[in-house]
Amino acid sequence: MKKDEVSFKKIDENTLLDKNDDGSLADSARSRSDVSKAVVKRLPRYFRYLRELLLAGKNRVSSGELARMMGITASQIRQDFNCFGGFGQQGYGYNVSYLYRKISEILGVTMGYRAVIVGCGNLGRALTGSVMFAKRGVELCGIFDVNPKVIGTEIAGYTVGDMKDIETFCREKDIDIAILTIPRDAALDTAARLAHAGVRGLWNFTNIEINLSLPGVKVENVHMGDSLMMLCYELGGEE
Amino acid sequence: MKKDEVSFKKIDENTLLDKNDDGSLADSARSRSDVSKAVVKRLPRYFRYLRELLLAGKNRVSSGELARMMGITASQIRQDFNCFGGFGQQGYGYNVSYLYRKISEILGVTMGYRAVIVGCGNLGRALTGSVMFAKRGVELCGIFDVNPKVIGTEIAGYTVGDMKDIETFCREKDIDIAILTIPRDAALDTAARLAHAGVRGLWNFTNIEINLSLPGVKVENVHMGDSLMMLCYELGGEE
DNA sequence: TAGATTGTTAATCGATTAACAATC
DNA sequence: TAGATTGTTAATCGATTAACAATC
Repeated sequence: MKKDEVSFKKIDENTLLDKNDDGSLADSARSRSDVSKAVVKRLPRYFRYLRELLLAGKNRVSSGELARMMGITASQIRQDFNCFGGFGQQGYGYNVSYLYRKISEILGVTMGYRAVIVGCGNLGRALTGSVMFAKRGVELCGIFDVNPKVIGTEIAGYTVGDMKDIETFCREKDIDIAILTIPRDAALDTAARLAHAGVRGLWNFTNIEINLSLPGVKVENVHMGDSLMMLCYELGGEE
Repeated sequence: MKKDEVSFKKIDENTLLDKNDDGSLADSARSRSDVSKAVVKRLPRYFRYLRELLLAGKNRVSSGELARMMGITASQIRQDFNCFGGFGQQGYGYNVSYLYRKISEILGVTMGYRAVIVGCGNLGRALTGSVMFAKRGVELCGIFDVNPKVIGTEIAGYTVGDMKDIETFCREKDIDIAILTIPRDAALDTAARLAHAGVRGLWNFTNIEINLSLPGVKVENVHMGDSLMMLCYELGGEE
């Protein structure tokens, strides 16, 4: 038996999770809205690195070790985790599988969110066939389009539904997230329709920024082109 | 003739561009490496909004007006533009087409960068058919794959090339950017090959982070899943 | 000229890093 | 116990905002 395994066994979750007597998280855990955007943006990256460690069979990791891997400081890692109450143990470090599970929970991987893809163009098709959703605990429940030639065809095991049925579908299936891969002209209307049908999250690939001021509806605007442009910027040296 | 048009005519570039006698930019313009990441990340967004204004036929815009549109402060806009020397005129504001052109230049849109897509899976196909490149002055020169069944087929007007020929192609066509939409296992090897073939920019869609420490090779790691996870985080309310 | 709006400096705010006491 | 490493506070750093003189 390796040393790590011993340590792994010795640590149980009640010790690791810094709970108060009433079972609530430690005082150091901030309320969700108090966690800064800068921290939230780093969480998915922690998720990815921890997943790697987990799949590599590593049981424990220290903030220093993780920091070296990720190219950030150990201080930042500890500060970040402490926004959510702290998941480590002094003198030991962090238990990888426990930490991975905690980060996953924070990111909603365990929530079983349900999604639809709206718009079956090239990007919609590409996403439909992707493992991205399964990896993150998001269930892709259906895909939709307005084009009669596309409706009824099959993509990656999904039959393309008619957009006119999307409200009913979202209500019945209790859809949380809609992924917008539609032409920009249709974006705002469609967003409003979906929000009205109970969808709480919009993952928007349209090249207009959606900013529904509907309370309770969150929008994540993706601009892949921005990332390309930043790369192009970097290519330009001093003149 | 509308007032804006008069103003537009009155402003010529030599007035607007704050040049020293020797033609170099004003002292206020920082060298490229002195511009913070935070500023660079905002540039593509300015590019998008200015493009909208331009297409809408607007001739001039003030920092206050643009700030309202974009949901940021006018101070930030002026600070950001001043990293590159300042493109406005006191009492007038900014000339939209001039500012758009300047931001475009900074972002390399006028550099005529040449790109290849490496990996013709779903995402590679989706990108091949996209107008993203043309809009940003990037020329898509070729697409490649390793799969014999895919090689030689046509996607959006491009014939899929054989990966074994990619080095030669990149050298001959003087390719600047490679877009990696390949399986993760092939990512590091392929990145090294491309860098060796003179490619200076890697737009990496692989889910491992590439961090070639080759000087002069820039990498932009795209993690679409991170954006989905941030949306999922936002969906989780207080418990 | 008077009004407007920039460019730029100074003040504030927030995020990162360093340090160390707590503790496993 | 001694060593290690966290959780957390204090110090530093950088980014954003406010303010205003410069000037078109």
